[in-house]
Amino acid sequence: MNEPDGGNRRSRRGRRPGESGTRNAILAASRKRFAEQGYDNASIRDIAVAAGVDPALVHHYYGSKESLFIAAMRLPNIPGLVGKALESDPEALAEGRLGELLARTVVMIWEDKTLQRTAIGLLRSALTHERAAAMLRDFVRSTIFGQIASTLRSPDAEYRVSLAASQVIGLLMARYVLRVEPLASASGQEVVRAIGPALQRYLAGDIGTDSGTA
Amino acid sequence: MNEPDGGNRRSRRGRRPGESGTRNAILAASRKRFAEQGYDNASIRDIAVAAGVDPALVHHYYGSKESLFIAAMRLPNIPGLVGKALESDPEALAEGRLGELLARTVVMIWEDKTLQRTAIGLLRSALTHERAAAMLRDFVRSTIFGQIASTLRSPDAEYRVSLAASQVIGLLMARYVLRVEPLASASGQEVVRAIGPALQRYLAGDIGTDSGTA
DNA sequence: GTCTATATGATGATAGAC
DNA sequence: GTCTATCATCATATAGAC
Repeated sequence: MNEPDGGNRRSRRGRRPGESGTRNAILAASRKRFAEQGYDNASIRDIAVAAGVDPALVHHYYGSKESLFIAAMRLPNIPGLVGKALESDPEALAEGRLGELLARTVVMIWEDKTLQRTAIGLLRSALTHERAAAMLRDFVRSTIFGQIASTLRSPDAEYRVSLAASQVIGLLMARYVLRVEPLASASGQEVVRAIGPALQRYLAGDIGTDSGTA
Repeated sequence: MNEPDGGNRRSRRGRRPGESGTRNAILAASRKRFAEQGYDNASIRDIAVAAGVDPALVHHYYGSKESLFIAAMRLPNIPGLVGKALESDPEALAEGRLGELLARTVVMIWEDKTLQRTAIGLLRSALTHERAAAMLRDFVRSTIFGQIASTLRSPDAEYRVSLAASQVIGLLMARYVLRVEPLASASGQEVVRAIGPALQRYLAGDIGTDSGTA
C-alpha cells in the first residue's frame, strides 16, 4: 500500500490520529464558564454545550472536573510576560516608579482575553474552592509578586508585597468582577495613575513601620 | 379569664406561642456556614446540623434558601455603627484624617463576630451569586461609603470612593478570606497605619485627575 | 412546633455501542 | 473519536403524621 500523497494535501502518510481541535475547544469553553460562574456553578454539561461537544467527551479528554479546571487555569507564560514588562522599563525600577510599573503590568496583562478569563476564573473560584485558592496564591506570589518582591531589599518585603497584593486583588475584584462604578468604566491610564502611587508607597514608602523611606 | 400570675414566673397569661430559640439558632448557624462556604456550598442540611435542628424546620421558618440568605445577611445597625464611628472623632474629618478614620472603622467593625460573618459571607457569595453581589454593592455603597462620600465635596467623589472601596475590599479579601501572609497576621494597628494613608489619598489627595489636592 | 417520607431535579462520572 | 444511556449522589423543597 504505497499510496503517494497525490491530491491528498493534508496528510503525509495517512491521517494522523487525534487532534480534531475538540480538546482545545473544550479548554477554551471551560475557561469562559469558570470565569463567568466559578468552579461550582460551571457544570461539565454547560461547558460541553458552550464547546459544542458531548458532555462525555469532556470526561474522555480531561478525566474529571478538577483536572479540567487545573488544565484551564494553568498558563505557563505569565513569568515571561512579567519579566518582559520589567525589562521594558528598567529605569522605572531604579527611579522609584516600581508601583506605577506594577500597576501598568497588571492593566496590560489584562488586555489578553485568555489571561483575563483565567484570572477571573481563579478569583471567582478561590473563595469557595480550596484548590482554586491555593492556585491563586501561587499564581500571585510565585509569578507576579515573587519577581517584583525580589527587587526589594527591605527586611519587611513580604509584608509590603502582601499589602500591594491586597490592593491589586481589590482592584481586580472591584473593577472586573463586581464591576463597581465608576471604577469599572475608568480608562486603564486613569487607573494606573490612581493605583500606581499607592502601590509605590506600599512597596517602598513609609507604611508606619521602622523601615520606611519616610 | 382573669387568672393572676401566681407562681408561674415565665408567662403573664399562659404560654406564648412560638419563640423557642430555634429560629435564631438557625439564623446564627446559617451565617456561620454562609461565611465559611459561600452561598452555593452551604447546604440547608449542613445549616440544620450546625443549628442542631431538622432540615425541614429551616424551610418551615424561612421558606427557601434564598430567603434565609437574605435574612442572615441583613444587619440593620451598620449605619448606626458607622455614624457613631464618624461622630467619635469629628476632628478627623476636618483634619484630613478621613482615610485613617475609615481604616479604623473597618478594623473596628471587624471585631463584631456576627458582622464579620455577615461580611465574609457576602464576599464569598458575591462572586458566584448575583443576588449576593447586589447585596454587597448596597451594603458597601449605601452604608459605609455612602456616609463617607457625603462628607467629600469633590466633583469626582464617586470615583474616589470606588477607589477606596477597591482597597477595602482587597484588604478584606486578602487578610480575612484568602488569609495572605503576613498581612493576615498583622495587628489591626499596623494595618490601619499602612492602609489609612492610601485611603486618605484616594479620598482627598492627588489621584492624577484635575481635582487633586496636589 | 417538630420530624418522617418523599417528590423532583441537577450534578459528576462510567460503560459500552457505533 | 464520538455519543447514548445510565448510575449514584446530592440538592431544595413539600406534604402530612405526630
